[in-house]
Amino acid sequence: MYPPSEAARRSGFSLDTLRYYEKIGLLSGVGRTSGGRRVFTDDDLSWLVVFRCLRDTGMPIAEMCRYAELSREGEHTVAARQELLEQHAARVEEQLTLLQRQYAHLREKIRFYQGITGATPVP
Amino acid sequence: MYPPSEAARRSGFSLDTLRYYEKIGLLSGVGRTSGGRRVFTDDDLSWLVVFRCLRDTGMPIAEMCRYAELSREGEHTVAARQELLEQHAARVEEQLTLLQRQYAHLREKIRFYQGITGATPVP
DNA sequence: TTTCAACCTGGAGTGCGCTCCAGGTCAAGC
DNA sequence: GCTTGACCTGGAGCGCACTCCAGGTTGAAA
Repeated sequence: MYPPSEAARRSGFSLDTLRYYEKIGLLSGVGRTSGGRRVFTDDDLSWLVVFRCLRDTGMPIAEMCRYAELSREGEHTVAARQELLEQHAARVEEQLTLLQRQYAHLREKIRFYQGITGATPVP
Repeated sequence: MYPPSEAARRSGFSLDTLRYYEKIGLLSGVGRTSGGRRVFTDDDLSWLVVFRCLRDTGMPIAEMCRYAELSREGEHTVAARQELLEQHAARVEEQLTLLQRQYAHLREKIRFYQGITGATPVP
């Protein structure tokens, strides 16, 4: 049972983002106090961990919504969820490969500058 | 000497993006035919390769502009350029680490689903 | 000579993912 | 009881990086 500030701190999402995620239906069933304030459970927090993983790997929000919705529909969507994650993972793999390649280019370019700047103080 | 379509094909940027890059001053000094059409040189193309590397690694356009501007200023900005690239490379490294970690999480989650779905057809 | 696809310009529009705001409510500590 | 900071809502606004459009021009092939 955590207040919004604590959920934000633990998940790394801002308060506004948490409210936004609830508004668009990504996060649903968040409890409230009698006064109308949000109360986050450990369950909510583990959803946030999942969202963080998906977001960090570049999944669009619309697809996260679809994943969350499938989960809410129950056990019979397990295969669909797995499929969705596998397709995403494949995209992430490509992204990772590209990033590594371009990182190598970048490092190469930096080495080139070092050859100019660094003076290579005579062998 | 390449027409816009060819520059787009080779660089992977759209025609609109090439025009946009020129408009904001990222790409400068692109030649023209007497009729006003763009003519891209090998030099322009190698700039585009650099921009693709920087963009693919998440550098904001404003910073690419700064880099391009430094280059145009001449040899005395070499150290600044190197610095800029090094700082960027450091960020990319972090990004790469995060992406790898989250990718591992994702794969773990998929394995979890496989444990449910896949039935593990008895050892 | 005509055609027509590729190109030009300035400027408006788009999609994403938040982020900010005004104006109000709640509740813990003094 | 009062203060004060955390929280609430609906809705507007923002920053980025393009992308699209209208209306016009160019130039190579048939």
